[in-house]
Amino acid sequence: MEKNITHETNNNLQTLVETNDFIRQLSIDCVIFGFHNKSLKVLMLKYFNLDIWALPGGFIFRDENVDDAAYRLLYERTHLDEIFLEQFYTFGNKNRTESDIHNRLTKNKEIDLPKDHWLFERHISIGYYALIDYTLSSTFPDAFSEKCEWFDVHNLPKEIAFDHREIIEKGMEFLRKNLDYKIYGSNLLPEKFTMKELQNLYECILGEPLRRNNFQRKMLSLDFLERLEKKFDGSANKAPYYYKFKK
Amino acid sequence: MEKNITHETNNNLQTLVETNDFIRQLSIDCVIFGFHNKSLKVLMLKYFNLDIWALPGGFIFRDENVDDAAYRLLYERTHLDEIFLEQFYTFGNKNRTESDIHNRLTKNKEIDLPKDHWLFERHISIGYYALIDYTLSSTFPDAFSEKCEWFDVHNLPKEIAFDHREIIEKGMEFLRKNLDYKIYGSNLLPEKFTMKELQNLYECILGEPLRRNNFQRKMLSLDFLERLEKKFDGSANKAPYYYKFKK
DNA sequence: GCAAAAGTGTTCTCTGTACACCCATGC
DNA sequence: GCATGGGTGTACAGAGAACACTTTTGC
Repeated sequence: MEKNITHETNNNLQTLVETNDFIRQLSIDCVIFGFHNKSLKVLMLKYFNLDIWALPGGFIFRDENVDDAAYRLLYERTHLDEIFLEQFYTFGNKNRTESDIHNRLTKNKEIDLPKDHWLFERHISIGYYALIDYTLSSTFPDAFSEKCEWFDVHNLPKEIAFDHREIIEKGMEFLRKNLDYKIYGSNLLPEKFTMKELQNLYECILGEPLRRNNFQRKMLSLDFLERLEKKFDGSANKAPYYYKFKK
Repeated sequence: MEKNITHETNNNLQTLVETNDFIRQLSIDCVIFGFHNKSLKVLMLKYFNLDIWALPGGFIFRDENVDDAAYRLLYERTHLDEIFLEQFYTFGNKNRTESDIHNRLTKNKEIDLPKDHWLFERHISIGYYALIDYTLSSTFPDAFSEKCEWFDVHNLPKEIAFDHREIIEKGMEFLRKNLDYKIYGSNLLPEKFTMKELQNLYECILGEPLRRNNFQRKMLSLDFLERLEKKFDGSANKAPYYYKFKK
């Protein structure tokens, strides 16, 4: 998805919470998937001075397309653009953000906000998911957090903010549908990859083993792979071909 | 979907626009599908004194679950509950509600609102779709509209408010996916129906003819139909069975 | 040559499709 | 009986699953 980045989030929390440019009670949360070492990973942020992890997300400027906002937030966390990014669901339970996390956080940062500050209001969140190349990514914390980390989707941190665990779950569910089309458009794998690596990716997402030979035939029949040179890595077996996605 | 109706929209426009109980800049639009005479229909509302039609929709109370709000809005337009209702997409282009419709409308109702009234703000809208039994439905206009009417999805009114045409389109697209599961949970058909009627419904939604005999086999194999007595309507041919959905 | 892993062939099953045939109904 | 439309049988094609076999690689 190619979008226009028309805005920029202020990375200083004090300044951020003082702005009045955001749509109230509405936010975006991004499930950013990466793939590494046979495991599917999700990028999460650790809140400043708290042992709580959250999805990268943020707010929408009053004069900004929602898709553009999602794209901007992804860019701010990864500095990547031209990335596969799709909206999948909007989370609107009234108590989903009932929590003192933001309160504790701002206190940790020694920022004093009135009880009725917009940050503490109930928020409805639009969920997006992105598929990016783990090996290319640097990651950048936002104004609320002290660091970013990748987590295996089957080994998420113990304490997760708000309903973000549910959002990840629903994002996974969504990802599994129409997987071929999404993998094809995605950036989960490096430019060149072997059939084995592609199979590992599928197995991770689907959560079940696939048969090597049938998988190969299936992928080739989808007609989106281009066969490249062989990969010689010194191992004592037949060298696999590299593949890349057709343009 | 069984939900709690915890709130009520005021049906008087003057009172409605004076309330401050809604989440700002956020709305819900419902694509309510019905089925009648071999055609798939969508419920639309005609704005008061304007030749503009819109989807039934409304706003979310600050202390109301979004799903409950959608359910409430459906109930207010149809007085039906226990209805198949699902969120499908959130529409967030910044200019989607740039229009003087609300302005003209309130003028028609002789309601004077300041230019910065919340009604005129940009709105992001969460799309839901419902599948209801046309034959059971009465319909009730809301505070903005003077009447409700069903439109064939292939013959929508000429002038449609905002991006509601696009919302209907996307709702249709969504409906076509996983159709079996949705039809099963739906209320599009009356309690008892013939295989022919079910086939007509499928053909309408998919937009293509299906083979009578293969369709019958497919439906029976899905194992969600219960065969009832035969339908004798006086026509000179073999009487079809009635079916109903299994519990 | 040998083990390991990649690539290809073959068979079987199941689903979906196209065609045919039989059955009930009211006149 | 006969036209009409509903219900079922069957044969064929394609996709997917399970199996076997061949090929390539470094030691």
